[in-house]
Amino acid sequence: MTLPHPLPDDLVELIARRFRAIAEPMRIRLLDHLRDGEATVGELSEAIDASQQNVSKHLAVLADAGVLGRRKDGNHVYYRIVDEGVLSLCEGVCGSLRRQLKGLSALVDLGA
Amino acid sequence: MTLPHPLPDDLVELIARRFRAIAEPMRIRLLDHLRDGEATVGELSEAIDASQQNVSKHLAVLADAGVLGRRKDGNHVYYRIVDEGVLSLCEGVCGSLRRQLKGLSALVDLGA
DNA sequence: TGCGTATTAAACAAATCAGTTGTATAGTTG
DNA sequence: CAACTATACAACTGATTTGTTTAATACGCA
Repeated sequence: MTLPHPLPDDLVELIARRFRAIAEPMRIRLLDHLRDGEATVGELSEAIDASQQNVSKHLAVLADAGVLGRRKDGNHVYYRIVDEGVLSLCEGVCGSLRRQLKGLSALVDLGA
Repeated sequence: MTLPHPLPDDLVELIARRFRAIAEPMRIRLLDHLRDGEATVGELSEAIDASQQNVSKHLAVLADAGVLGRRKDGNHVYYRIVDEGVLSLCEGVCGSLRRQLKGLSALVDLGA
């Protein structure tokens, strides 16, 4: 209950924007890979089989949102997770999904 | 670290879908109002100054995602939060936003 | 019972708007 | 010059929100 109530309109917009930054399959896959530590655009591009330009753009979105940080080393740019909170968010979502599916399977079992 | 790694493609899609269900200003405002307890479509419609039809649709999106539950009482339908996890998600996002803004203001202070 | 009213949901269309992707190119660094 | 990354532009798609209309259900009252 650390949230203001009611939520001011501007804050509502910020929250929605942050959620939207994460609500994209390729970006979630990128975040998943970055759990192992920092990586370059090329490495990520090859890992998830997407074009260099596209990966670069998605990384920029996450960096603009403050989720990722950049580090330049020679020719390469290393991206890393700086807001560990996103991982908690994903875990929270997965937890909800699990509880939900467990409830559904319980219903199916009842019918057996 | 209760997450599988790497994330299967289907799970990635489910996660993205869940985030997208929340990533909408009006739906966040609805969730904010429902923190006070269950409410009818009409009450919510008046509270956030939106049409009955539109509110009904947004509530359906959240209910389909498993975030909200419905209870019918006579003419009215009461919606309530059944997945308390969403509130944690919003709090997590707000925490990130706070940390971020604090960092930025610190930068500004350095220049003073 | 029958009619009118209130509440909610669904169907349909429309528009809009955002967001993703591809192609080509520029900028940097070794 | 070669390798790596970012940007500009276009295009397209596709998703999503909203409005309008209508259906469905339940209540009250005669």
